[in-house]
Amino acid sequence: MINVTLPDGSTRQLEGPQSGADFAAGIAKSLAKKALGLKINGELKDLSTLIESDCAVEIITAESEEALDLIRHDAAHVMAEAVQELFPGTQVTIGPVIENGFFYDFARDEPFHEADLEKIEARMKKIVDRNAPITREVRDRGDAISYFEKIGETYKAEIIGDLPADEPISIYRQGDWLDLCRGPHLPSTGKLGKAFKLTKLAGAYWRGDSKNAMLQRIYGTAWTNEKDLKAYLHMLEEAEKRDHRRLGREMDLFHMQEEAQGMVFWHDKGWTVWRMLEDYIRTRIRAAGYGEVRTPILIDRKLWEQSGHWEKFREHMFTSETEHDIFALKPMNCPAHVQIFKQGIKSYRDLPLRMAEFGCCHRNEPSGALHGLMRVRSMIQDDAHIFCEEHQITSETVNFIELLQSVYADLGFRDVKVMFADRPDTRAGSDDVWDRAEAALKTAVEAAGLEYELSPGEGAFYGPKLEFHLRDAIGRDWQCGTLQVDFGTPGRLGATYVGEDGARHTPVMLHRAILGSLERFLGILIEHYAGKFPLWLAPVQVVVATITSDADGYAKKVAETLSANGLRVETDLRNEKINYKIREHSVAKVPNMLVLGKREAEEGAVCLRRLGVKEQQFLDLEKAADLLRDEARPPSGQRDLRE
RNA sequence: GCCGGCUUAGCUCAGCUGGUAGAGCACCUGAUUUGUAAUCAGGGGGUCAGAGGUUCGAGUCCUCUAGCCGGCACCA
Repeated sequence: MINVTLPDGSTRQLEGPQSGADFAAGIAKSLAKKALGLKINGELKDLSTLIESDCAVEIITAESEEALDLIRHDAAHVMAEAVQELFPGTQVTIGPVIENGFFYDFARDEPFHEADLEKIEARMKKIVDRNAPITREVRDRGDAISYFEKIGETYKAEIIGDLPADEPISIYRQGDWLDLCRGPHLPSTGKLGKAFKLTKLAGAYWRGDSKNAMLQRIYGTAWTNEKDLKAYLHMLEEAEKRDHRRLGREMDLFHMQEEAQGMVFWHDKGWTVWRMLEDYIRTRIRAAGYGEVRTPILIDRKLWEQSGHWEKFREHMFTSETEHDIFALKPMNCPAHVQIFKQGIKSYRDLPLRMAEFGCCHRNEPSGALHGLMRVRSMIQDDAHIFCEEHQITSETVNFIELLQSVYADLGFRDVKVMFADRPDTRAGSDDVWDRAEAALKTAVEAAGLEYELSPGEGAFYGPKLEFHLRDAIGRDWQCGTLQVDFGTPGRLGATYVGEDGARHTPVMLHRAILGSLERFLGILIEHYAGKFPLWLAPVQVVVATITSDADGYAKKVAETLSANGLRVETDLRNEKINYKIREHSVAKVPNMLVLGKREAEEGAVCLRRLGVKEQQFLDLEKAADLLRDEARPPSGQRDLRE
């Protein structure tokens, strides 16, 4: 007797071992039809898997969350089969499920073209129609390797060779086609359905290593039904409309051009947003006990040799020279901050010493990495370095995380991904120091009650780091905030302080930024708000628009009053219909419009129209000025995090 | 940097298989004085990314270069 527990808590008894498919049929015929896979004790399995002993079983159908994984995994396989049917000689490599879809990497001498995607898609639909059963076989490792080598699938053979010795070599067969795969899979190709679409072509290095051959990757998306697919594609279209590169042009915020690749020409409107943001951060960090400094942009290479940057990042530094020496544009501010720290004698009483700078840094990023405001070659960070004693790391980190979360909340970000990046392969400092740095950072993160993901080997060369990631409109994650523990740089640059014991000690240095690159953060912010900035950041806060030229004089007076209240105002006195003006300023995403006609002029009032709201408020001019002035105050960090 | 694609007016895009460049919006001018998301009419605007080649003839075909876009690699 085998006792099986179902998700609703009920149990069923089986006479003997039974496949998942038979088990589903035993419950209901309709369920057997809908079944795509099953979960045994929480583990996703093929529907054909035998239930052999007491366990908890859940039948997976299109309604289950896990169905998408199965479907996407099969979509990758069906795509690979289609590709090999259409393009004989193409080798398959790997084809995993990713967020919203899947990809498969192929090795083929000829490139695929955009037009091939349609053909592949059509062939995939044929394969679905064939509805071939998908079956699993376990092979002997040696046999599998020689088999794949014989049919010319050298990449597959290499993958098998590298699998752990105890890993069973499972092969999935669908019709005449088979692939090495861990599974699980759908019971047949027909169950995949047709709610999929191939989305893009890309190059990708074999095993993610730029020293290896470049493969051709085809990306696709797959869903359980047509409606979800359409919704997803529609979401992508909508996201494209809030792309910061597009809004930057449409809203006259900034532009970039060939002659200054990877650098930004900020226009008046964009720079206004920048200044507001920078001033806001300045206010917040001053309140958090930071001082602000300003250091040179061009510094002798000798300093970079001392700091270790010259050796490690020479290729990515812009250089210049005088008649004697080579200089480099600073890629970061920290060595310069250590120079300030070193002026005079510091005591343990001076620590923690928090030094901030909105310093302009240059990094010669590879051309292929450049991406609008998100990845630039010239950038300004809300950078700061905290010099402290080792025992202060925890409290300083906790305070920083608190400040960061409060700032993100003020700016409207709730979903922040936190990564803990530990020691990389090439690093400075002994393992003992790394042990201490990682332990200290970990203690601090846990003290702050932060949930994080581990990012192994991704730390900075001088220390472990926390990364705070925000997501752009198209779903890409970008690192914005960061905190890095550095036991090495201060010592390398000769920074010391006098401790309580009267002896000289080397301080620990915390590198930290909340917004990170302001360029990148503004890019994220533009997309986050789809250009509709909160009032305090909006480049133009109010447009005063007249209905007829009779109100022109009054409109000027209204604009002056608002300006005197610190608001950013424009007037629109053009000889145009009010509908035209409203449309134009709405498209420009101006948050407030004051519409003035005869009535307003006679009564000393204004008609306030909010962006996107049809209803208007009729107010006294003074009242409107007070109201808008109050609304336009920057946030103060007092906002409730639960909002 | 690597793979693929793209580059036509300020913007969005047409322009078949090579025969001398077009629309909408924007801009300018004129008329219109208008009450909450596009008033009407007229006008100007292009070395078709750049360089070279094939051809009687190239926006269209070929080569190279640059930038951009999508990935990959990189990201102190």
